[in-house]
Amino acid sequence: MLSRSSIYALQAALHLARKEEGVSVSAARLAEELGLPREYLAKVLRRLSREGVLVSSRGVYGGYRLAMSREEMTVERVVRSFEEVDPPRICLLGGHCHTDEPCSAHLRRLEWNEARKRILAATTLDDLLTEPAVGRQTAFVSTDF
Amino acid sequence: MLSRSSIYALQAALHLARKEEGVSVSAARLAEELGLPREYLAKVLRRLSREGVLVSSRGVYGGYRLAMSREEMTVERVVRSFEEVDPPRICLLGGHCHTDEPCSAHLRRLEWNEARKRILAATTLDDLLTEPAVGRQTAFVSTDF
DNA sequence: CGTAAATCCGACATACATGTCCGAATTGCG
DNA sequence: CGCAATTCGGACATGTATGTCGGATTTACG
Repeated sequence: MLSRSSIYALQAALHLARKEEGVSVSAARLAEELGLPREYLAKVLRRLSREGVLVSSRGVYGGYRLAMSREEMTVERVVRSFEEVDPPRICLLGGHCHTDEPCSAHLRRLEWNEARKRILAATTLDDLLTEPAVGRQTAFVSTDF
Repeated sequence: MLSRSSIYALQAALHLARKEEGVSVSAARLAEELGLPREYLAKVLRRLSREGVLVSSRGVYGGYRLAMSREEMTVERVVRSFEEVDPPRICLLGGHCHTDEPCSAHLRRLEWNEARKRILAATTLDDLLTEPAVGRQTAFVSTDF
């Protein structure tokens, strides 16, 4: 599961991706149109701006826009700062496990994390917006979010 | 990611699965041998007992044992009570989405959750204990935990 | 210049997961 | 019976994610 911050970030980014490029939308309007908690979303947007995912403009008619095209913007980029980069490698079998030759339960965690990261990095906002909604052949059957 | 409670539950269950069937181990000893927080693990074990995953015996020489064989005990059973059963179906595209015909971003969530649940339900403690650690062919590449 | 609309930042509040502690009940054994 | 080891349950503490609030700063426009 993704954190709520990540979900909000994705919803906002997708919303912005559907506007014409270069158009800015204020935090208040984004929150309104998406039905999200106004102040919290604002905080999330500020973070995305600091991280270079969005570009902010202050003052009247200010707001946020994507820092790059929706074809270039991956889900991983949007979500990166809200998710644990590499989760602690806990051995489920109780610590009898070297890092260079991990046990099976340990391995599964690593594989999962790699697969997850790969998929998040390979999916763009454009993919999400243009893929047919129902009954399509699935290249990414076991993805997240 | 699984919650810490789930990780602890799995570690304890795997530890018990490696003992002979019918042998009980106290919470204190489990915590000691696994290097986990004693009191918190005790609370997790109590929950597992209430849920029918473990069988508890009180008094001196009491403790916990698996409620079924390690071939029958799935990861999903162990983890069930600590994880969200069916996470809220949020549409990433902003709510313009019926439940009977969800949008693509929505669909991916459902697919992911189904795949995750299937895999957790299909893996037993015995699988984790008997699978070769390294260089095996992976039927479950994108699994969790 | 003054005002309105917006981002920015930090402080605070709340919810939930995690972790600790203590007293009560149960059980085996001398 | 009395003691020790254990589960059980609830109360409490802490940490982190989530959510709210208020004030400072920036900016467009009349």
